Amino acid sequence: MGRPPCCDKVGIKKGPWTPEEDIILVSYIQEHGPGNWRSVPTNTGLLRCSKSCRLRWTNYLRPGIKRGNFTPHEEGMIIHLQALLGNKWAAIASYLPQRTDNDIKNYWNTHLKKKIKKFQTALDPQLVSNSTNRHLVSKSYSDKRNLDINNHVSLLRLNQSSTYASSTENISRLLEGWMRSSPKSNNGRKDQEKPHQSSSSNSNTNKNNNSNSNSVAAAPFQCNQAKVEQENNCDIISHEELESLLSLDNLNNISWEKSSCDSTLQGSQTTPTDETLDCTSERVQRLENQAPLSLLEKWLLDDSTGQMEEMMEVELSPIF
DNA sequence: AACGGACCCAACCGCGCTCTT
DNA sequence: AAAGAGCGCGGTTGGGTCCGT
Repeated sequence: MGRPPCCDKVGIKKGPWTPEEDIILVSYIQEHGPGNWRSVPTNTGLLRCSKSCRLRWTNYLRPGIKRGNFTPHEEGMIIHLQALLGNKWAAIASYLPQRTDNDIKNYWNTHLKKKIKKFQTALDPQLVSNSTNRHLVSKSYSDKRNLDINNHVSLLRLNQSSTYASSTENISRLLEGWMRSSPKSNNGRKDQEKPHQSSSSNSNTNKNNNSNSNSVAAAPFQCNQAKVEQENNCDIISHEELESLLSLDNLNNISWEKSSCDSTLQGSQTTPTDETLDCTSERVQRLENQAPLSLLEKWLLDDSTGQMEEMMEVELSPIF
């Protein structure tokens, strides 16, 4: 309401975060917990606006987030959820607890959008010229499904809350990683950040901290400290129930994978990231057995042009 | 080796919602 | 009830990296 953007203030630094700044921010959050972002720059001496601190934390520093290397399963989920929910990245991210909305958004814009377009082109050039078709179809599908889905969203989110808890242990490891790594600025570039990535994604023993560690649908995941501490054991609803909730007729195309749900529900004592990466082909196979994949998903999973001719002969899935 | 375009993603921007005063 | 503050979300951009020529 007429107030200047906080980042316009004189002396506020912009641009890539340095490792030193990251350490300051993480140390502060480790001590005080995420939230009250307004006071973070003041209390830490960081020359960053509160918003920038929050984004840095939620999109990069927050423990338990997985970055890069989207699995075919995740791709499929994003595609389905995007068709269902539109560009509600925060909502979509709430179904992929290890992913941030920003990450998903970027992945959609840089990879999936292109893939889908390519797919549409391959299927029917005329369809592409009338690009609204897909949206109309998607929307009707979306409208039809939304009612059912919304009824279950709150339950699901309760289950996923554990993954959102931050971890002091993770933060410590993160700090260790930085301390060990060269002080040479990595400026967050992708090639250099891989060590960080693995250190954060591999350490999923979430046990502390409140709630809005993630801007992504923070509210649904909010839970208090006591609750978080119980989460390693919490099974608000069983996996079977969870899966049955998700197998609403056509929605079962969103092949919620038990193992990934498990890692979420169990407070992630395993390293789902590695598992995810290692077992991709096996998972794809399982997914195909588990639930019928949409044509597009199949194409994305196979990602081999050799399959195209074969698929061109198959009828369109209900979604597209 | 040098150049330039394409690609990718972290970070920024602006809007809108909610909560507080 | 109105105004201000704080925060979250979605869209966009800037700049580093990759890759082909």
